[in-house]
Amino acid sequence: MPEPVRVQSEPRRSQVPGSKVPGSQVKAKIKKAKSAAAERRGQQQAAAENSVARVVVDIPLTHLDRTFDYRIPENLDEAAVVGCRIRVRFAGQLVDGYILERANTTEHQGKLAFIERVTSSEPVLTPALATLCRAVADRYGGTLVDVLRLAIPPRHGKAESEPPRDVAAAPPAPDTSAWVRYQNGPAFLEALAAERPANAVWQALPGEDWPRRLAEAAAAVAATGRGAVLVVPDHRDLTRLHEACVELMGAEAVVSLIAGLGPAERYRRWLAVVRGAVQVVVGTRAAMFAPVADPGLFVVWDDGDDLHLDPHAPYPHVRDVLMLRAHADKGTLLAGGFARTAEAQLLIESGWARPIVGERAELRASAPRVTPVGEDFDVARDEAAKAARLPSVAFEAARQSLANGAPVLVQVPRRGYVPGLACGNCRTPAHCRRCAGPLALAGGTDEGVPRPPGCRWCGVPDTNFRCAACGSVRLRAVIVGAKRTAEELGRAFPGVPVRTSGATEVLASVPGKPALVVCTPGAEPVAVGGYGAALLLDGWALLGRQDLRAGEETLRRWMTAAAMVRPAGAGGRVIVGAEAGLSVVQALVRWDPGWHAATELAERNELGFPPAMRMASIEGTPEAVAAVLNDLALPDSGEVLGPVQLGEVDEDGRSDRERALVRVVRGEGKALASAIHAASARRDMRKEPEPIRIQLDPLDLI
DNA sequence: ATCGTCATTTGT
DNA sequence: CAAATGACGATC
Repeated sequence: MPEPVRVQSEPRRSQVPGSKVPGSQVKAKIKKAKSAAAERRGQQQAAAENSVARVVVDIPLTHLDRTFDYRIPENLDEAAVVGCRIRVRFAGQLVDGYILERANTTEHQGKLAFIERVTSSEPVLTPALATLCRAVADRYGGTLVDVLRLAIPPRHGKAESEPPRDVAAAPPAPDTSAWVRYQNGPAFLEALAAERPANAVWQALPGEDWPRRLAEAAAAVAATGRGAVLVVPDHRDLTRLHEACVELMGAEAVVSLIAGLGPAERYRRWLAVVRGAVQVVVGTRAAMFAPVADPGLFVVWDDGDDLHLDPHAPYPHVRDVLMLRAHADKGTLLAGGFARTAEAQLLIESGWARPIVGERAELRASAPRVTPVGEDFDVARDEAAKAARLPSVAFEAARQSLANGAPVLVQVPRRGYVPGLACGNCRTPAHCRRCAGPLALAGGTDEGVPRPPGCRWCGVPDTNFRCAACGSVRLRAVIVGAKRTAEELGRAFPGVPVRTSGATEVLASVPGKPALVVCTPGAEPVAVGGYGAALLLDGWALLGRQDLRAGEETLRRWMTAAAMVRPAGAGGRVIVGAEAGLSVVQALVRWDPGWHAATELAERNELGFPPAMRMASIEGTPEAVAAVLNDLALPDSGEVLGPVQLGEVDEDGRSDRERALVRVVRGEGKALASAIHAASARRDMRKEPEPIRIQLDPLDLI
């Protein structure tokens, strides 16, 4: 509906006639055209009813993080529905926006501008989604439009005009009897079926078909007519979960949302959800916002996986967003996994969630036998095994598994983890002169001087290394990755096929035949019939990381791998390369992630670390960080740690990036979030050019 | 980006 | 002293 452009004679305000300056004539012309456009708008008629639109404008400035009222013209009355995408003139420029609500009155003192056009009448920002996104923004001290960008995929016109997909009928109630293996399991399923909130933290038993269990929970909710949102860390997990859900509920009832679908398909599936055509959404991270109608269940699987933290501002975490949703929609949160995070432990200890753990007898029947191997192990006598530095118990366990016709899982740390050292000349691995342990870079500095390499076993630093083989004094870093381990193991088990699964190529599954499956943590393929043994090598590389979560993360990776091994009764064995005295190792041996999480949480309480306290990191140039810290109105318990230098430090001891941490007691988390919002608003208003990154509840702390 | 507001500079 | 210019802040 293009309006005819009428250029009329218009009342001119004091325009000096016959100005001699050449430029002013051009200026006058522009002014004339602009005001003609303004007049055209001025002639528009407002819609008869609810002509005021509360609009979210898509401008990422914190001090503009509120709605602005616009007038809906008569000709857009029908198109301008609540939740639709629009274009408005905001401070002179055309910007995208959403209609949050329509009303008859406005608080705004001045004149309201008209909405320029309706991009599409599809109501994508439903009231429930708007409330959720506002709550997420508030929780993280971020802006609504930042969260909307994560929650609503880009529009694709063609997908919108396609005929809507059929609404699937509610599936029948599933058989949930497999949940009797768990304490609180049947009660949890009953609560779902009765539409009672029953937040829970679930520790899956080893070997558990967890996609099937989650599908059962979703189906139990779907049978009541309510919806479910299930979020897993990665693509492989999603494939398994989607299959299980389709099997139980049919393909029409389930939609899988995943990054990397392409804009059309992504928007098509998301539209099916917002239009209420599907009850169950499975997906990765971004699916945490899926606007399912009347949701009754929110699931996060393996909440310790760092993929659950969105890397875009305001950096929301799947577990926390789903907690907000469960609370707002009177639904249930289920946080499941083989291990347990300190955050999940806090949910239990605070009474917010109940634990669902395996019955003792079930655990005994399903867990593999776990054997720790410390550093003073017996190297296998076999010559090839000796070359691979394989402990004799590990060699034995692997041999037995292969003899039973089952594959062996070998977990090795990812490339780029703690590097070992080798001779810079002949590449012979560098060993400690005292105990022959591996030398490694210690990391960090002592009063500005980088620490010398040290022994990973006895800790003695080696300031003047000399290669035992060639006499060179040069050192180089090496990483014994999956590939090298695979080669060495292949020689130790001649004739056995070796498969690798890691960064470059991740296998989804391997057949239940003798094979060595070498993989990095998180890339373990599912084995048909389970693995006969798992060798968790180089535990020190996982445990030795400078990270608050190193222990928790190590246990999570070990348990996820060990859960794929056959029960001890069927000969399943796990050999873990770490000292038996470590609490992480104890937790694996006893298969007690709850105990470890409780220990971990108690320790963090003592040290004042998350989740006992809430923290925020502020990262940027030293000046910018100092300015924010100075401006930040911290609550009473507020405390600043640092700032510390990041990246390269020059010879004057300066770095161009710094990071400070602030922490408050949990109860003042809201105050911290609003202080961050206020400080960001002042920064944006001042148009500070230096970029800064403020993150609430960051994962990496040390 | 662009508008209004306010203070400062410029032109009689 | 009024008009012109510039800096600034809000932005419906």
